[in-house]
Amino acid sequence: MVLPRSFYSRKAETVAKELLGCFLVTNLPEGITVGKIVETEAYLSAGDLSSHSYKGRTPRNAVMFDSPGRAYVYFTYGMYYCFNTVTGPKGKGEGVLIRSLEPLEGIELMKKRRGVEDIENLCSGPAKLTQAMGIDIKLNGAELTRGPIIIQESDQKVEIITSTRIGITKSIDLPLRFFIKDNPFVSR
DNA sequence: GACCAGATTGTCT
DNA sequence: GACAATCTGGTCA
Repeated sequence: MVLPRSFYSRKAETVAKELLGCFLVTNLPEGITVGKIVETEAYLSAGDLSSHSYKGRTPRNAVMFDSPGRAYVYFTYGMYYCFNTVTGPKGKGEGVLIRSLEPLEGIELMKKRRGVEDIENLCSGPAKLTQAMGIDIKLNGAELTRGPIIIQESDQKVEIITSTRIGITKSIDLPLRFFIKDNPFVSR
C-alpha cells in the first residue's frame, strides 16, 4: 500500500520515525529501484536553525511550505542532491530527510548509476541514495502518493535509535535523527 | 582506522 | 563573496 497523504500530515518527528522500514520506490525510464528506509532526519521550521525553512519561504525551499506528501529535492555542495518528504500541516515548512536505504530491487541499476559495486556503499548516505535511485531536481515537488516516486508502507516492526543530526552546524543538539538498530546500511 | 583536502555551483547576504 | 542537511580519494599510521 502506498502511504496516503494523511500519513505525512503529522509532525516531522513522527513521520521520520514511522518512515523507518518503509519502502522507497522510483519508477523511471531506466528501470525500477526499491530500497528500505533505514535512516531519517526531521527538519522543523521556526526555531530549527539548520532547517532550510527556518527563515521563511524562498524560491528554493518553497516546496517545504507546500502540501505534505510531496518530494523536496535540493541541490547542495555544487554536485549532490538530497531527498526529503514534506510533512506537518501545510504551510509550516517541515520535512524529513531520507538519509539512507537498504537496497532491495534494481541493484544492478543502482550499481551502474553509482559506479560502485559494494552493496553497502550504494545508498548509505543522502546524496548516495538520490544518485542510486535516479532522483534529481526535476523531481522536486513530485507527489509521493503517485509515481514516479512513491513510498510504500511496511508491516515490519523495527527498533528505532534516536540521535543528533549529521552534517549540520546549527541546532546540532536536537535529537532528530532516527535509524534502525544494527542495520548495516545506516550512514557513518 | 583517522584525518584532511578537493570537487563545484546554486542560493542567500 | 561565503557557504552548503556531502562524498571521494588521498595520506599517514
